[in-house]
Amino acid sequence: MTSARERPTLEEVARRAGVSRATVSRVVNGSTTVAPPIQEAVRRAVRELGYVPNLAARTLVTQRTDSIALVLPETATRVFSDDPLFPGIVRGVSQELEAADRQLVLMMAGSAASHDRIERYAMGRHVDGVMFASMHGMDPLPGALARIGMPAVCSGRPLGRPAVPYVDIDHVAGVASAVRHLLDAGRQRIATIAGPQDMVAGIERLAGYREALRDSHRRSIVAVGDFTRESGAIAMRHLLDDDPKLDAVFVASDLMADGALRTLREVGRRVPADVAVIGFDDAEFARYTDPPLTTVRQPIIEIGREMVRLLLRLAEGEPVEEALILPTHLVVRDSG
Amino acid sequence: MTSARERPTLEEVARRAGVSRATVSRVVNGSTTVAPPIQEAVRRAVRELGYVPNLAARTLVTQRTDSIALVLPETATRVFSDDPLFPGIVRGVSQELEAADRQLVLMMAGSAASHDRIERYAMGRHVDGVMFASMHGMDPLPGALARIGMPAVCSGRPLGRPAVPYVDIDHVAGVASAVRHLLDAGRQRIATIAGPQDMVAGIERLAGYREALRDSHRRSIVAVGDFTRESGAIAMRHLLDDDPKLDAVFVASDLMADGALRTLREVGRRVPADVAVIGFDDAEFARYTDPPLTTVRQPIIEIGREMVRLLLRLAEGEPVEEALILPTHLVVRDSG
DNA sequence: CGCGTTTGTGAGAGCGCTCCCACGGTCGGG
DNA sequence: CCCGACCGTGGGAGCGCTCTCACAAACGCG
Repeated sequence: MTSARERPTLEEVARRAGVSRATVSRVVNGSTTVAPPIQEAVRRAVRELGYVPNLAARTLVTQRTDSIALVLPETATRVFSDDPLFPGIVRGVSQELEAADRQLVLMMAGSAASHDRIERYAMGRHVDGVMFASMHGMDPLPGALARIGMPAVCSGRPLGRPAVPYVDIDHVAGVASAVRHLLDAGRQRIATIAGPQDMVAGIERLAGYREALRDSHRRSIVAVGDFTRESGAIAMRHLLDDDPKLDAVFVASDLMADGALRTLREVGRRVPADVAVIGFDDAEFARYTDPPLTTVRQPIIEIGREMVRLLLRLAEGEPVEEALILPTHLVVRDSG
Repeated sequence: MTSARERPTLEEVARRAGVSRATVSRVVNGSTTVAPPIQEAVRRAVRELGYVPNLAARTLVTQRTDSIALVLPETATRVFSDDPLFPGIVRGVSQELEAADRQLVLMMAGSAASHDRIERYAMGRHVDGVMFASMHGMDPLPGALARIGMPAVCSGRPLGRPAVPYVDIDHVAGVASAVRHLLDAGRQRIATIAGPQDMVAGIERLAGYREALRDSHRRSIVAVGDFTRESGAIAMRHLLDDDPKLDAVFVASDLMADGALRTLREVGRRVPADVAVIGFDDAEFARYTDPPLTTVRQPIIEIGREMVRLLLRLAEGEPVEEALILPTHLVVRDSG
């Protein structure tokens, strides 16, 4: 309520409450070793003065910043600018961080320059920890940070032997449920549109498809996209060229599935009558495609939240599991 | 390259370079009053030690944090979880902030509690400025911050008399271009699906529609949605009930336009043969609807960038214009 | 009733940085 | 050739906080 230009300091609160700076600090930081009447007096002074702690000063001595960085590859928002994963992760992360009273510093990793910038920033200990979302390939940054003692976690298992803890979903089981659903519906020729093979999600979902098909002694029919709608549309054409008789396709992302749907419409195949389509992600728009898309839902918000929990525990020095694998489940709509 | 647990301080760099702390500070901060050979020596010491300035210490004395908050209403990512605006704004903001070597602190404004939290955070001067994106109604926060001297800007003209500078697009002109296009194509009965009337974008686009129609002496046919796909689908039904003969509809957002397209398909109207549809935003997915959506493009990335520029100038104490209105343009595809 | 122990509070140092001011050296003008 | 102006550098204070340590007061025990 005070409109004083100058912010009050601990000193002033102390003077007003008639105690020492140390005591005010104790009250502000929730120490219980302060006598109740004094606590009350301090709290009143804080309220009256509109005191807000100076985080910079606190950070200087505690060496903690109470803020956490979330690093996103710029492609996550450029190429996939309507990718549902990005907002979902951010929301989950925000929620959990808010609960823990930490700040979120968002960093886009586009160029090599920004890569460097992030490294310097983290190395400079300007944050207490770093989260990486859906990085491509085997980025050395998470490992490098972990090595210098900066807490780091990833969403999506890092390629290579994981240098940092991560949270991911059970891609293989998710795909298996989709393929099983197709099989149960009596589909004979089940193709797949896979994601990029330099991303774990792309690799694992393809592996899951292969595995599931092998169990049913069927031939695999594969085309590879890059998780964009456009690539899904193109891949669908290739698939149709390869096997005009295919009657189902598991697509590794909803965005690509939407593209596939478009191609199918264009070439006059009915969905699901002629070809069943199942996507992956359960993006918001999946309920609104034509026909509404059957898809494997991944708990994207939860992934964000778990990343934060993992990171916070890591930062506390607690022991953490190396990986946290979240379940998926099939959302059956009309496309397959 | 050093893997020393302890980060080097200015002091150590100074010792290594054989100069004083003050001189190192000057070099690090780019002061030109240091003799070239000394500059070089300092820079070498910085490099060898892997020195990174401690931002907290710097902030403590300079009172600048070099970071900027971006506040997003949680609805922007919940209800509109595939709203193209959110990632777009974030990208634009990130790009510009990176260029200015500032950090982005992202804050979701969901509950009243978080509202309070944001206020305290900003009031505590933990950031140098605050940007608000697509806030609902007449949020008092921007004005409150401005009043206590915290630089603040909005995207989208705030309702009421604007308390802070803002960047927005020319909604009316954008809508006018859409309606004119419809008129030029010979459409007779042009309806609209408006956005929520507690958001400027909703209000202005409806006003633009009314204005454009009035000029052509046509009757307006209005239904109101809330910018979601679902509401667009429902609104389209209402419109069809109100005037079964309508042959065009201007929809205030692409998401709602997508919903409208679905309804039209369901009731058997062909687009654009029977009914032309024009959206607003030019979301990524607009190119992939069936048929591809004609829409009014708004430069969303640019809006983010301009917000940052405006805010930075405000923070420098430079005079800034009260509003920055960016142009839109019609992207003609197949739907209208 | 005096002792040690516990409990609550205050004094003071110091986190790493910037910036003001003082100081020594170099230069130009009278 | 001496003195004032000027430029580059170092010394030192202090930003607002936490935390260790010392200390005073209150307690329980023999």
